Amino acid sequence: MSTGLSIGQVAERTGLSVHALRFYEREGLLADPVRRESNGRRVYTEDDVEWLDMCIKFRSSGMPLDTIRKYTDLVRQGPGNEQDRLALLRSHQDHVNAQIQDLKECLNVITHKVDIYQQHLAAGTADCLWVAPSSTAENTSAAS
Amino acid sequence: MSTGLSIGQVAERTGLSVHALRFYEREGLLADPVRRESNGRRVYTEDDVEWLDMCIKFRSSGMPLDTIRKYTDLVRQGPGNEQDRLALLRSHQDHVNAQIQDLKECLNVITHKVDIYQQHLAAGTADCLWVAPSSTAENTSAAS
DNA sequence: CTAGAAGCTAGAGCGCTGTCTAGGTCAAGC
DNA sequence: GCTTGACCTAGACAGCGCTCTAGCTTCTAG
Repeated sequence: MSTGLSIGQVAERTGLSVHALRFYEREGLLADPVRRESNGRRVYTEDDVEWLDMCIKFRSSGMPLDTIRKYTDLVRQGPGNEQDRLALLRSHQDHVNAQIQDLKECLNVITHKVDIYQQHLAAGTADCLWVAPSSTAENTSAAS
Repeated sequence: MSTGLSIGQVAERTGLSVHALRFYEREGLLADPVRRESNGRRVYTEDDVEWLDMCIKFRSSGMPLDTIRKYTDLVRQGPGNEQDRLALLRSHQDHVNAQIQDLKECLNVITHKVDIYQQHLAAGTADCLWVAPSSTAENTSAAS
């Protein structure tokens, strides 16, 4: 907790590259600018790592860096804007839910295609998947 | 079915821009190159639209254009490579499943934060969300 | 006949998110 | 002293997926 971490160590823990870490800092995603040793090297705390982990979750769920920066700014400003933070979080929550729905729909389509290929391959009738060379679409649906 | 569609009509139906449609064609994502009128204008079939809809599903579930092109190539080659197509589809299926899992995990984190903000806002104790100005991380977890 | 809408090609440009390079500092170990 | 490796900054470059522009043709309506 008290040791202080080098950029390399943080890279290892978070999975971000040292490049990305410096980039994120430049982009203002780190609630406060990282402390430095006398020689200018960055010293991260465990809190920084936690914050970065959260940023990674945000990113990997599709939040643009810009929005993460906005959130960071709110937090940096301190107490008083909790409504704004909540609004931002909820809007992202909606966004993620929508993404999941979307993906599930895509998954259905894909799974349907997979099933059809499997059936036809098992039955040895794979070539029936094609109507004619001139037809561009595979006829995945029975009643096309 | 027999009418033939202009690029504008296809854009409207698929939601892709005319730019994107031409781009997709250049990139080889259209099982066969679109037919042309005598004046050089593209004429799309309903099959093309179906195929594009599938591409859109692929894309929106994170399949890179490169992979869509590979799949398209396989289909274009005709019967005989169904195993390859199936492998590609299954690999993407896995990928989508993983994405969904990932998003759900992110959603948990976000939902947790939302809940905490809501609780504290309701209780009027929002300022307790901060330990000290020097601490960068919000203490979202009770036992930090 | 003319204007406007829609289409065409080739290719430049863009937004986003990093990644990498050049050129340099600093500390430890041989 | 010298090498090695981790770190520093500023800024160029890259990959992806479009999007837009320039400059032109062609069709349709008035």
